[in-house]
Amino acid sequence: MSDGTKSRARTMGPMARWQPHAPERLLVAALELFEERGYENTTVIEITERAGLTKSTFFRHFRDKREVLFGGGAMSGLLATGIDTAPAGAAPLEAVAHALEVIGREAFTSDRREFSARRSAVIAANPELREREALKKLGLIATMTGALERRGVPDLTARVAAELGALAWEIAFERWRGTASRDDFAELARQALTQVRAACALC
Amino acid sequence: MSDGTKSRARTMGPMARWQPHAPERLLVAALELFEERGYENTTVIEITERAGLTKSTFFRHFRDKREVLFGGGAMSGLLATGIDTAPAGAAPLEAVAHALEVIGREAFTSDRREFSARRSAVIAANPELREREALKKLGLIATMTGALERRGVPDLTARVAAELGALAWEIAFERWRGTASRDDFAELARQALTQVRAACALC
DNA sequence: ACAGTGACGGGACTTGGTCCCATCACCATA
DNA sequence: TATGGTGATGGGACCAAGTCCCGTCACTGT
Repeated sequence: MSDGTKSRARTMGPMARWQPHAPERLLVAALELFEERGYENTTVIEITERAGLTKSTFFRHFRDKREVLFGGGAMSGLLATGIDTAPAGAAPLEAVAHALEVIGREAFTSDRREFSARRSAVIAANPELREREALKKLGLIATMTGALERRGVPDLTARVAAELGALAWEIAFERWRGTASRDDFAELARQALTQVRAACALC
Repeated sequence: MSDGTKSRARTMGPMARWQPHAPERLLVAALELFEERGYENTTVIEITERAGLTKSTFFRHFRDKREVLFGGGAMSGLLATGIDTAPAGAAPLEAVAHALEVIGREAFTSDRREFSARRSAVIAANPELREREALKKLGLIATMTGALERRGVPDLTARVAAELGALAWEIAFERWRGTASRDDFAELARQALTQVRAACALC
């Protein structure tokens, strides 16, 4: 950091005070480094150096080192609106299916497939990151449960439907990010939900 | 730590090199401090001082600060044997019910009720601890899924049954640790599982 | 022209966590 | 009785995560 021209624009135009998209640059740098040498062998300072920033800025954008991979926290809102906007007469799992379609349309678009796969691989390789992911999942289940209860679904039924929905999501996501399938997420989610419902009957 | 007599036996008998039960003493000290001033306002050194030990010893027994509340890792083994020893013809959820009974007999005995309640309250009050708990839960679900698959239950069915079993466990545990109920855990687990199964049919 | 704003730089500081080595009661064996 | 090994602990150096506070300076509106 002793180089004064560190992150100076490489263009010749009038100097912009800062390069734009700091959080995204940090995310890209972090993902690359985690892939190269692993999460625990990467320091926050190394991430910020690659992004042309500093430790202060990193922690201004992310609560902690893990959170850089979980910043896209729009999922919760999408799930809630997806359930809220489901047809009035829809059964709990149908409302969940509707939410998964919204997710597929708004978040799991095909242009983000490769990135999602890389991110998932990094997370799967590290217990700390899996831990954070598990907590996020709990939050999403709570969101779905709450949204279902607002539709008048009884407490326990809502909880079960949310849990089964989360399971279908996981299964669909596993398939979606796999290189083989070119289906879109909504289609895979519908299939997974149907299979989960069938498996439920065998319990 | 400059006091040479720090953790010297308070009895007059021949000096024992160390006070016994170091991990348990650390757990008790940690739980007390977390209750008094909260998890994040408690340092590891304060825990070790109350237990009459040092930081080195703490991290020799526990991987990190959170793990002091999650040391009793016998659950996984109990669950696995509980499912393995279920009657041969039992349906997946019946095998899970058998496992929950084993848990109730071996781990959630009534003399540990108050302690469990205190521990749960501390965990609920802190996101870091909830995060660790979420990861532990994933591990238990994986254990149950694996045990069910060894019984010949198909992949997805096992996963669903394990998930529903975990949900029933949570519900039963919430009720068990509540001050009102004097039922034993196995009974509450059976009820919860029945209710979950019923809710499942309404999805 | 000028003060306010807001994202960033930077450094001091606390704490979690790792590593390595010293200590010393206990124990087995001679 | 002597002697050497064992194993849980003490202790301190060290690194990285995360917090706090303050300075900088292009941009912006008046």
